Amino acid sequence: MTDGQSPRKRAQTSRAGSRRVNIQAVADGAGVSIATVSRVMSGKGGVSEPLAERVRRAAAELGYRPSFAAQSLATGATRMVGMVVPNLANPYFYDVIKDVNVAAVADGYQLAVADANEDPRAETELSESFLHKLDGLLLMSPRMDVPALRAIAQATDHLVLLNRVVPEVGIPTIAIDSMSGMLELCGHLHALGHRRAVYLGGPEHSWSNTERLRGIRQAGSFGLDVAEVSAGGTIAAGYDGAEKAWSTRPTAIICHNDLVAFGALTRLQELGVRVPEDVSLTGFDDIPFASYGSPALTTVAGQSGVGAAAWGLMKRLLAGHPQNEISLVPAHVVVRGSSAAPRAELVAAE
Amino acid sequence: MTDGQSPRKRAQTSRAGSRRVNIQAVADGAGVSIATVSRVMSGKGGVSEPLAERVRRAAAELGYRPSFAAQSLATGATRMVGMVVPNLANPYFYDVIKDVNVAAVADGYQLAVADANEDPRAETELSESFLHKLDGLLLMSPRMDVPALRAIAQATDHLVLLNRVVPEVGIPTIAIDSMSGMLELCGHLHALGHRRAVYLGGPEHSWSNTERLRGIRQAGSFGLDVAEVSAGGTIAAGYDGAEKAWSTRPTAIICHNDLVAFGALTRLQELGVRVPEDVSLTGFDDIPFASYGSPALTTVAGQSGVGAAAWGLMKRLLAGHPQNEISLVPAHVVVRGSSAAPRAELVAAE
DNA sequence: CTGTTAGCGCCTTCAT
DNA sequence: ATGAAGGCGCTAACAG
Repeated sequence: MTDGQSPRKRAQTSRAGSRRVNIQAVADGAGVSIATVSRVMSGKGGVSEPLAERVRRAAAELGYRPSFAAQSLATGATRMVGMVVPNLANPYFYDVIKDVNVAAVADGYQLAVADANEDPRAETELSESFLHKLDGLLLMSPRMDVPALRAIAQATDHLVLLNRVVPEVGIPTIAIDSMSGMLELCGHLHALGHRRAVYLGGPEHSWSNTERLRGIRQAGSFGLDVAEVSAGGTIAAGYDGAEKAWSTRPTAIICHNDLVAFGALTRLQELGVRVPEDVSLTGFDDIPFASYGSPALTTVAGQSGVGAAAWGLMKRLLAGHPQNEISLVPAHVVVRGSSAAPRAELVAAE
Repeated sequence: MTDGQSPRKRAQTSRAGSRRVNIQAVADGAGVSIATVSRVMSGKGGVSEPLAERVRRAAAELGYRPSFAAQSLATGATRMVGMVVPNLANPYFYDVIKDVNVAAVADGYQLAVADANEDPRAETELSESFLHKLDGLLLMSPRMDVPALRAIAQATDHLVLLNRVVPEVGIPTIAIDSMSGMLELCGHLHALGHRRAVYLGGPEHSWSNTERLRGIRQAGSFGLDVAEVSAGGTIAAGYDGAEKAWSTRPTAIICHNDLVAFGALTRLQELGVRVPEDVSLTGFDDIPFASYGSPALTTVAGQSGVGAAAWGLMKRLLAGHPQNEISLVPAHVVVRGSSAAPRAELVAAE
């Protein structure tokens, strides 16, 4: 019960059912036509100041708010864009969301985000739903299959892909260059003296995992041998996979992302394995937690511009300028305490 | 560019501008009236099977999708609800969002979330915006002031408050019982032998902080002395405030939430202060990270039902049943490695 | 500068 | 069981 208000908002106040205060009510109140009210409300000018003032007053008194549905129907636009993410649980996603959000708001757009809860089907459904309700759609690291993606791409031009490159379907894309980021990370480890490492892998069919693997395999060619243990993208996955990874007696464990590294770190500590004395450990993404752990995580940070760049793409799309850009933003290693030179006897034992 | 599609979707294919495939197009295609199409699409029955089949086929062939805006305008509903959160960065919020989400989806509603980025004004704006676009609004730990809240409550009956109780305004609410949760936590510390602690406080005017403080002050009456150091709700705040908290030489540091505890833990370790040997440390919320840190965090977990309960409230509201329930869900202490009995000499020194 | 009017696409009585 | 027609609230020509 909201205060002493009438229980039903739709109650007709006087005679004819003047339920919601609509544009007509304001027009009547101000003694003008609805067109004038519309012009005033949309701030498009072309209305004399005295009239405009009268309209504003009437609108304020009546508590008028334009109907979103009616506006959308009439204009064909909502000034809202949607973003679907596989899982809000990863702080990295949030970082990007935040950036997209501020950029969008600055341009007068509102961002609505939906969480697919790691379910590719939910992801597809949410996308289609948003697609038909909002002006644009940002897809973050989607796990849906290519046909589903193609179907969506076919239904709209206002689509931007984040952190997944799908060459078969021409969608404007912005993604972290995971491959070279990983390669650089491997280079860091190699320079430290590491020769035998393990990759604690991420979600099987995700683009980012594929790319990071590519980087790792490249690293093999310059002398860093990396075994692979599949895990997943979560803290729990890292925790669960750590023991198996350690059992191969590597001098370094390269984790798919910071979450995995975090979980692995915990498990290693439980096992009495010291990081970085006994083994080096690395993450990916540089989430806020990464710089705080003990030890702080050596990881890979994407240049921070992903979110803003994604919005830039979307903005141009919304303005009617087709884009076909697929840009990879550079990533770079952030060295912290979790990586160090391997102990001499371990390297020698090889 | 999406494949070989026409660059502009609105191009008229034949003669009269038959732009978007609308209900009329389907009706024509199936040789029926739009009313019939409408009935078939909405699955309300009352249409003979042969006809229905013809309509479905026509719709599929044309790739018909009802216009969201038109449906909303005609029915006055969207089957979407919004949720605004102060900051997606806190994993605790995400936990709740996830619960609300699955419950809502199960009832055929879609959840759109918006992030206020810690800005009360943005929070108010987002809320008002959602309010006039969607069927309902969930407000999570809102920081906006009471007048703003009241204004929103006045504009709709479909409003649910999470983790903030505002007696002055009668809004259906579901909140963690922070006060007694904190009290129980203090009880745990007291039982361990602690007598002198510090509270590393959260966002100044947030309800949760106020409640947690109340719990702490209560604790004073049974012998746990707690000084207060204000910080904030983030990892960084915990990191920054830790040294000052430690400088009071407490045997325990009680943090506003797990994020703060996490940051404080890092700083303490940098200072060479061991947890829990030199000082016990506690969090609040039991976010996933809490059980993984080293040491794992002693914290307070709300009974997991907050999200589902919030949706339950909203669902009844949407069904037209006014609610005035304000329910507090119990919270309980989760003891982990970060809390232990204080060293004897410290207690004795008192 | 202001008003009139025709849609926007769909739902929903009300007849048939 | 089906169709015809009147809104839902607003925007955007088009007239004046």
